[in-house]
Amino acid sequence: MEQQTSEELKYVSMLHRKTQIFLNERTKALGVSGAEVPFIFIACRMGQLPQYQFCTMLDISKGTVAKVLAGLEQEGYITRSINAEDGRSMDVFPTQKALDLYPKLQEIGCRCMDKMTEPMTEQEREQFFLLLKKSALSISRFVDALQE
Amino acid sequence: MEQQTSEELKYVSMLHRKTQIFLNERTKALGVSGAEVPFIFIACRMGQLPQYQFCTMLDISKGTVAKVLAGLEQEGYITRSINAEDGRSMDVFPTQKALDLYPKLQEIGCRCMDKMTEPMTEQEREQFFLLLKKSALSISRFVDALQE
DNA sequence: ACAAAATAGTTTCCAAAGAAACTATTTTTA
DNA sequence: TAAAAATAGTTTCTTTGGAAACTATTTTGT
Repeated sequence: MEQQTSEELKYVSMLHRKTQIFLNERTKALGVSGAEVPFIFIACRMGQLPQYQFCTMLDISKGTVAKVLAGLEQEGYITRSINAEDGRSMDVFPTQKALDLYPKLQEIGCRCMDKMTEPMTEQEREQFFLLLKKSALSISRFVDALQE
Repeated sequence: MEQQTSEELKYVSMLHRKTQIFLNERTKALGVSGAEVPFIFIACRMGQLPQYQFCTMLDISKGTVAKVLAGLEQEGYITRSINAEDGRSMDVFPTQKALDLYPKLQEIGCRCMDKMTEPMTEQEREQFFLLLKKSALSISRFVDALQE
């Protein structure tokens, strides 16, 4: 019975899908999608940053970043302007609408993590966050290295 | 600086996306997509099972299950037949083509998990799998309970 | 026994995200 | 300094997966 099953991959997918459903359900009423939330977080926390920074901070492709930010600009959560020193680069700024929403979205994010870690002890929770980050960075570095 | 950031959600998404890229790159050469892999695993392990069991075992919607299994049938990895006792239910069987592929896909799955857990000690690895499962089941139960 | 409810699958529509090809700027280098 | 390479963004196409509406079969409750 000790075959290698890699059953854990199922839980990686499950955790992600259910988390997205949780976030979507709660943020929909506020007018944003779950996918937009991390972008609003970064815009609000940074105040001003070039668009390509979203790619590195979230480890998301520039195509996806372009699409999400175009949507957020359309909906009035951010503004963008061409950088003065580099004509290729777009600077991104949060609007007041985004800044007003920010604490509510943070609250939703925390509630999501609470539900994820509900059956854990405080120590397990700390350990889980550590290992989650470790695993994500490890597989990410490996995959990114292949594509060069 | 001790604000609640729910930054861990970023790593949940990252782990999932990079894992999918890893699997897709390796299974593409074998003729299947990363999304099909868990379905082939279950079909091969079970030998015969009703279609709705894929929904419960993978915690994936019946619409998605119907589409993936239709694709796998098309590509010759499974066969399906209406259950003798219940005319609504479809029984799913793996083909020899799937059974031949199975060990290779298992190997790829294991390599993926190896990369994920590469910087971990053996003890951390065990702990990670435990907590990953715990978190996925916890958020899943909560989300599913809401939708009733 | 038959109408209502539940169950199994399918299909359509939509959101999230990567890949690749493209444009437009900068930076390097020969 | 002009051509080549690198960088920043956009657009198009594709894959993955859920939601909801739909069909077709049981199962239940009266």
